[in-house]
Amino acid sequence: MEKDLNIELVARKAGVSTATVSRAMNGLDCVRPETAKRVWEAVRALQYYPNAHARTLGSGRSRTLGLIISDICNPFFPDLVKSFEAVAMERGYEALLTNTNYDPKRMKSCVRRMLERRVEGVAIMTSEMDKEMLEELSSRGVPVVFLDAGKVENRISNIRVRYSQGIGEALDHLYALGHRRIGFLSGPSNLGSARTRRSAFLKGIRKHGIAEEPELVQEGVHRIEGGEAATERLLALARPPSALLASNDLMAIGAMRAIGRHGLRVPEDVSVVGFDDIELGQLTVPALTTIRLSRSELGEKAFRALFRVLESEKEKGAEYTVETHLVIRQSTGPFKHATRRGSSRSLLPPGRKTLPIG
Amino acid sequence: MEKDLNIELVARKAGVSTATVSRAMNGLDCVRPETAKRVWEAVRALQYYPNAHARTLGSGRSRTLGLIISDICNPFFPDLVKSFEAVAMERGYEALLTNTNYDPKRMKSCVRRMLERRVEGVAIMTSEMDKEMLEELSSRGVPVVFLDAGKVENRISNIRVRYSQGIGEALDHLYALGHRRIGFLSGPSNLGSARTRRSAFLKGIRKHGIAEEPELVQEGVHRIEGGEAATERLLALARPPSALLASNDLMAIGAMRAIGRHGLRVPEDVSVVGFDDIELGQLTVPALTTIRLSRSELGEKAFRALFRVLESEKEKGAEYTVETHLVIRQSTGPFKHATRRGSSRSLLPPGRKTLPIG
DNA sequence: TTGTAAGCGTTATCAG
DNA sequence: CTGATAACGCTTACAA
Repeated sequence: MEKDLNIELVARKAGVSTATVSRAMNGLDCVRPETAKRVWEAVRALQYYPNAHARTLGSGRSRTLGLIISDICNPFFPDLVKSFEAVAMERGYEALLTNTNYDPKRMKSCVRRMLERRVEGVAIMTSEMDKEMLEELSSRGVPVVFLDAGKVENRISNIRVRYSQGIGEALDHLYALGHRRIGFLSGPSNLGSARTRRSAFLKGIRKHGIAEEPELVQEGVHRIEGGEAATERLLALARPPSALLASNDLMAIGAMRAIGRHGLRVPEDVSVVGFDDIELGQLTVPALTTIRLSRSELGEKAFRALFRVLESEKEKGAEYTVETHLVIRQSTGPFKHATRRGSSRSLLPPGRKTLPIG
Repeated sequence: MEKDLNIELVARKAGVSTATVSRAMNGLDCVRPETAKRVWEAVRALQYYPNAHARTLGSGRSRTLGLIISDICNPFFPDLVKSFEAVAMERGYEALLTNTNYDPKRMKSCVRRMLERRVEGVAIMTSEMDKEMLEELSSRGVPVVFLDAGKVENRISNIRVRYSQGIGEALDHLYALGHRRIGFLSGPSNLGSARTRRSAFLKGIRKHGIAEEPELVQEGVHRIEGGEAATERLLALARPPSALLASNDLMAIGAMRAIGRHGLRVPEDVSVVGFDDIELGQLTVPALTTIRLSRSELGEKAFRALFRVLESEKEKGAEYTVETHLVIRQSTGPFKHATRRGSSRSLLPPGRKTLPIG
């Protein structure tokens, strides 16, 4: 970096002091309009862009917020990132994005980079987070907002996703359709959000007076393969479920695959409900009935949580909630008493073993 | 930001000067190992994280590279971003990511932010780019790398995607299957990459001695809807094509939808080839035959292009190329002479109007 | 309303 | 090998 075009040159050109240039550019109203105009002319003429690092150093404010996610390639995150950045930019903040890649080691490096860049707040939208990291942040007074991570403290906010709401709606829906044996494709139980979804499911079926049968809950990774494997186990039961709810949409899609492979049809033989409402769910055939969790709302609220603590000093953390709602599409249908297995096999196009399911 | 925990405190604790702390932390070998150890102990004890902004200011190097994309929600980009960041981090660089949202105004703001943060290079992976912006960058000596944007200059590199390669392979494939009337779903002609793909297509069919028929090229936006609309037009022709190639995968998926809506089947009645090889293409039914363009390779090469100019001073820009290759899946099949229309309608499940296509 | 000058936390030069 | 100290480019009291 050759020597910067700096504020002093601009000041010289405008015939004022550097302080005045700074004030004019920051829109302080204690600058005579005429003077300000001269400054801006000089700025334009020289194509001057203030050095953000010097600015941060001088002012003590980085005007940057950190956003930690697991993996930008996970379809859950792009929307969240986009909305977080959009709202941040609106308020004059930059977003510093980092990925943990689901790796605790990298989480550590993410936090380090945030600290080095003196972010004014951090949104941690991933599940993996150890106490130690949190301590590093909050001991420095950096506001933090979590996704579904328990307690609100001094400068620690939390966004609580109301899983039980959407899951309740889904169970009501299935119940109304006549389903009584409902399976659950659980995410990995070492994942907080997966555990929460599962308990919401269990609570829900209890509410409907359905007895809890452990074998109807099968665990798998939050991916298509995970859903396939878990569904295979469900279908192998003596009395397989007539409907199932998945911990996320990818698992639900995997379920549809497995069901199709067994010569069964969705929703005629088995109903499937997903969770998250990723775009992909609208493209499957049949389109996936799912529980929507708005990622853009998540991003906005994460920003708002940080912003609130930032602007009004002395502000404690707060709890925000994001609702979830059932979106009914084509993957759920009425329960049929008829024997299911093979009932519709004859409808499958010849030579195609699996049912088309997107 | 209350007063930072700074290098001086560390120096004091370690009983050395600030210069020594700096040297130790930067791994300069002119520090006695024993001294370095004392420094690191102090660093650990205090949980010291150097201020990146001060560092940048002091050293004149931001160790940051800009990455400008259109929209992180476009499935084309996450992989590219991820690989760019990964390689950058490996080499000790940070990535500053910004989205243009396909909006020239925002592109301007993206460049401004890059300049303010004194990035050492910028990868511009979007099509929209006006001369003026480019000038702002290169007049400051900032290396730039473009995606498919013509000429290589002083510090301007370019990544050239060999569209014609994959498209040629696709046409060979279709030709070998017996197809002679091949339609093309073109992207918007104001988009450079779309134009390039189209001319590669035209060149390809000429090579096979197929006459160019303008009506077989239909334009649409690079989305599912665009593909649907363009395909409708193709199917409405007196002699519709028996195969078609799309400018990107989303359009190809749209094509499959439109084809299904007409009671036709893929690939029995019409073969479809996509472009890009986004993950979604593997999930459609039938799985999409497509031309793979490796986004992670794009990201890596973009970084490499910048890095090369950066490290070896005096380095001019260079041209890099990324190949594209046909990936054969299930959406292409042999040409059938039989009348196509309605031939398979009876196989459609009752009550389902469109063929399941993912 | 404007100017002067003391920070901000590093790095880098130059002696020692 | 290590220590002073002058940059780096901006902001912000404090004065005027």
